Amino acid sequence: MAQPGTARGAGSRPGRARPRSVSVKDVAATAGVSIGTVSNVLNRPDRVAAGTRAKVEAAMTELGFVRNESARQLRAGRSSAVAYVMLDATNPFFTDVARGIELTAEKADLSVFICNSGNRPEREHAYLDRLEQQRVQGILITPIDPADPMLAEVAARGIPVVLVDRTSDVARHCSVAVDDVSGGELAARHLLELGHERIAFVGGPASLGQVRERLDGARRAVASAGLPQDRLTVLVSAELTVAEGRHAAQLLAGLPASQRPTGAVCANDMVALGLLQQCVTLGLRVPDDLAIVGYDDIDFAAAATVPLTSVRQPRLQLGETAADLLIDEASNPDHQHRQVVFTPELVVRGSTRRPA
Amino acid sequence: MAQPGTARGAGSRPGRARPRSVSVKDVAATAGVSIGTVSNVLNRPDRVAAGTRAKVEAAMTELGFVRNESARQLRAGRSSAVAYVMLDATNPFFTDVARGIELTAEKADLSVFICNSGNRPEREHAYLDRLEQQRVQGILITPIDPADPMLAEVAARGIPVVLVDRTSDVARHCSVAVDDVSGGELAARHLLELGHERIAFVGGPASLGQVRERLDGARRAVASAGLPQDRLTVLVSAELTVAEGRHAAQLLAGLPASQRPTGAVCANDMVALGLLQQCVTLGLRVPDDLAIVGYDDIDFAAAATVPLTSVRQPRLQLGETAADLLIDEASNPDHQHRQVVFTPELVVRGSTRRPA
DNA sequence: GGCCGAGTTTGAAACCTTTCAACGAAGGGA
DNA sequence: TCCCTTCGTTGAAAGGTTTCAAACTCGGCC
Repeated sequence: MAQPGTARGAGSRPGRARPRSVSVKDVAATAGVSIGTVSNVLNRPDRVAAGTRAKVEAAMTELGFVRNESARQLRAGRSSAVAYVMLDATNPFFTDVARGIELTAEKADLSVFICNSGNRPEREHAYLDRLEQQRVQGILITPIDPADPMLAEVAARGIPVVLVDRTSDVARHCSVAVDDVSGGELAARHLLELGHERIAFVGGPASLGQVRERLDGARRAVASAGLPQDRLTVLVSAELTVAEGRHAAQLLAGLPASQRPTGAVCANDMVALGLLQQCVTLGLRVPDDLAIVGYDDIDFAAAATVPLTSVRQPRLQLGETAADLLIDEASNPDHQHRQVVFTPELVVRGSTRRPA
Repeated sequence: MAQPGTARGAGSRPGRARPRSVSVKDVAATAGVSIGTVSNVLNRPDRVAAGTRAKVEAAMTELGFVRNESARQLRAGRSSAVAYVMLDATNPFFTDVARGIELTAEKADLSVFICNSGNRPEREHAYLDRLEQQRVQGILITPIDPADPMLAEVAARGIPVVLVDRTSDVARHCSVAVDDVSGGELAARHLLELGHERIAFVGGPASLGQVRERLDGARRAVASAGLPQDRLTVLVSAELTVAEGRHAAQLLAGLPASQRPTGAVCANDMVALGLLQQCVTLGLRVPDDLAIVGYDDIDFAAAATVPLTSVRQPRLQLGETAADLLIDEASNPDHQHRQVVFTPELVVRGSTRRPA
């Protein structure tokens, strides 16, 4: 079998030096055609005579030719990839968003680089740097801070940046998000419509925009049901974890039954699951003593001891739409930035029911 | 502010044509030095006189210069990135492995591309193709089929391939895995040592090597406890899901108490959680009526209604070691392939106890 | 004053692919 | 027979970076 670059001879080190990889030049030499023809076989096979094409293809297989993407990109001026910088790879929500992005990108014949900032700003910055150096077609990102000036700088240098699950007040990027106010409203209204008249909201910290908005939604639902706001008990948690949900259950169980809320809206499913589990442990029946609504509809929500009613966000669609916006921005000269907001949907399961 | 490539003038289309990005050439022109000097500022700043360096750096900032990674790679012959092709991005196990890989790669100043095959062979192949075209330094992969000839081909073309959480019978790649036999043994032995004498193994399908080995381990534990193998009831499930775990609970609950196992070893935590939840629903107490051991120690294991005893695999370390092996293979001419096998560890929680 | 060497800077080549104008050959029509 | 077309193929240039031998500058020394 022919070796690439035989002119080089045995190379410098006698050991296991990595052999230069096979290039179009090697293929052309083996097939007895010019470099241009090899390139045509790769990019416009219809312009090459059948016999020639066969010869070239045979040479490629024989030599084990693999296109050099760097050289292609250099010539093309940009890569055929986009990137998604995600906030937290261990959160199923974001992996589903990523899947949506991949689906759309695949259709447009783009690769997707998934990068995980893991909530660390320095890693986010390092990835943005690298991606810009790679000349990616565009960057999808769920940023740690949507107002980070670096995002604006990258965009200013001509690389499309789309915010995912976040909004930007300035219309400098496209963005795709889900309406958290209406999600919170949806959850609370469901309980109110079932006849619950005392409701708890469990979640925090208040510094999270998403938590604040979901709570606002719940308040709005209480108001439009014509009930006074003191019917909504707010239990602020330190974070959105199972442990904090359990803690909330302790607090609720400690209340006299006459004052205890009969329904709870949780800021996410982890909290809801903790609440649910601890209620079971403490002997509070779900949904009879306490109806529970979660948020996110993670897979575990449906699989809990009592299947959890939850607010579902269109995760896949979030990713798909974000990728669509990015592709438009990258390829359409008349692109206009858009802020897309999805409406969440309620999935009713066994954890909610008319109060006993 | 100076524009790159002013010679080009207003370009072809009047609209918002993407401007050519700034190159070393532009920087050199602005700073009034040669291209070589700019390159030296980037790569060997100590060889450049302080004044010159300052001029060049000023020009870079002024023009917004960003290195072109394609051109660097083309010159260097390979990229400064490695890739991890993971089997299932929605499984927390793999995202933790990925984190371990990132940790190690970061230290070696390598980027990591995370690719998700999602258990689909055609996507795995597409990613392998792309990665090879990118000339990555090496590929870490949890393959759908460790015997896939494509892995051998890639390796034969000189790209290091390391198998993660899988082993290869042929010593063609390095591999990193966890000893599933000893994990299964660990779980079963724990129950036996607590005094359980009838044990169930729940998991499947049998086509999964991991399931088979965990079962083998359980069998071994039963044997070394001096008990006959019929004390081990094997419930083969169709897949490793919560739903299948629930199903197993139905089967167990249907047995007369005298024959019913008092302890269960599950092939993973999802199955264990389903088993646990359905037991609670059916009124079987855990751990009093049935002690349960899971496998993987996912975060939800500790957060279940009854915290789950589980077999923990060193996920982070798995990734770190795999990356170390890859880096060695890519840079050390005397590299020898190695098959590293980790030993899992048992985490005891509330779901196991001495039988009533 | 001329020479040497250290410290800087330069210019050109190389990496591999794609593109495109131009060339050659073959076939058809006048 | 000659010209025109069409189809295939070629050769060279371009894209941005890195590397390296060569050139240059300056100070010091003989």
